[in-house]
Amino acid sequence: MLNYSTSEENYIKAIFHLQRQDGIVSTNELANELKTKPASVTDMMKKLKAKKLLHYQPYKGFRLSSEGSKVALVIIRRHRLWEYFLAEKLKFTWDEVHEVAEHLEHVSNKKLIDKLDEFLGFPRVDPHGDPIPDANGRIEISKKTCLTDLSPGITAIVSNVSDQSSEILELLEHKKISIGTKLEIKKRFDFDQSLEVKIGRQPAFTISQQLAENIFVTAPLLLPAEGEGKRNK
Amino acid sequence: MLNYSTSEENYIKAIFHLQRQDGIVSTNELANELKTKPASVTDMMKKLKAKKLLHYQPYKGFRLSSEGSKVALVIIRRHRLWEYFLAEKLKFTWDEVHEVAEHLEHVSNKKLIDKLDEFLGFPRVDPHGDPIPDANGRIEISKKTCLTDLSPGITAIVSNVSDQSSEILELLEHKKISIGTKLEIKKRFDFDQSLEVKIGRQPAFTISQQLAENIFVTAPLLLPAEGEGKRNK
DNA sequence: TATTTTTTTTAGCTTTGTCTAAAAATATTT
DNA sequence: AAATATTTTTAGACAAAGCTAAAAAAAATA
Repeated sequence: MLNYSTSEENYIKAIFHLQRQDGIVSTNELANELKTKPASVTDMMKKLKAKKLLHYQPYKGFRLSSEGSKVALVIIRRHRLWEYFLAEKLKFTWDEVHEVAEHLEHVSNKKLIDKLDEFLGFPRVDPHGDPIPDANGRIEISKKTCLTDLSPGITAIVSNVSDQSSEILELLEHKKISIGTKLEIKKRFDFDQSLEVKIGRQPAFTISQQLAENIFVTAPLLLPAEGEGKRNK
Repeated sequence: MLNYSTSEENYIKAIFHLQRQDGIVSTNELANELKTKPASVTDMMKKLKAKKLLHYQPYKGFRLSSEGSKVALVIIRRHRLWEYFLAEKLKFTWDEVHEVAEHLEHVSNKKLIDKLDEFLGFPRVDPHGDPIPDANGRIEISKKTCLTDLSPGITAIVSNVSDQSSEILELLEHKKISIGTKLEIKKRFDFDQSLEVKIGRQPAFTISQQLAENIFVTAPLLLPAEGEGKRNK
């Protein structure tokens, strides 16, 4: 595993994330993601292809090679471990961790990251609920479902929140929703796609379509009867 | 306080350290310290002068301006807090922390560093005994004395070790000397400048001139009688 | 003091990563 | 299918930070 520049790492990471959704990534897409220009992307793609980190044919888009994916997972591991550290140990709020981790993730020292992981107690997910790859690059692929795709009557556990702004954090805190919260979908209103949901025995409340679109849950589980079994706190 | 590149930060830090010894710093001196070429130093000096971080007249050497010193202290604060974190929390050994901190120190986010400081319990010195500047850039200037400058009969506390190699660490661990150790100088041998020293009531032992040159102590204090008072552990 | 040596600076080139503008390839419409 | 629009690549520039080789200044020595 060689050493890559901050810029190369940012490209690799961005392609990895875009791939998850699209399979193959286009020049414009990536330029947009990285807030750079298409010409710069083409230049970098040539470089990364030469380093065998991705498959790329001019005009045909690109995707990471298996080596490229490995590198991406290392960077994502660093990023998410730092996020966890910032939230858990330094008491940063949830919406602040991403930006700082963007910088810390480029300090590439395997021993540092593995010892950090150990210090943190080998956390499985970062503060947004995204899984943290282990020292071998293995990552839990949790098939997360968007709250908007759930039918009324179903109960699921919040696993992930995709937006990272302080605005969504404010709203989630107000509604007492966080990673691990058990939500029961009571009803969907066709007029505005708002959802009526319940947490445990508390009174039901409404969440907007915009909010629901950013909340992801793990596939509904067979849960112990309400109020029974182990608490999830 | 603007934002400086990794390279600029390395130059500023190096000048700060060289200044402590020499007052004014020369091109060759700095090139040597940074393992770069004199021509590169001249280029950077022009840049840093333009940014008002240092005083520089061609051919006359340079020294940091007050603004430059402030920046240097911020960088040194970052470096030493990370060193403390690595040693104390991640259990890195003493000789490993410097290299990793060289990279972490360039992540410039005031909140990160201030929260790290708080998390660590506001440590006063790093693992080598060097003082850590506080959030306002204030630093304890401890007039440290080299072991070689002490007269027999004097007892002093080890405050600092200048060499950072694993070799010196191995030797110090073997002799059970670390920051905070109370050493009594028993005798100096003129033949090889070796010193006979004692720790507490343990039998005296010898340390070489080479080792003594790298050990610094705080000015001798009025100590409570042996075995009395608070322990220094 | 004149000469030689050392130090420092200048000039010009290289690499990395970016950009703009123009050209080429691909996609979309009519 | 031809024309038009969009996307992507190429060509050429630029800034940062480094380098080498040559010139200039300062320091040391004869």
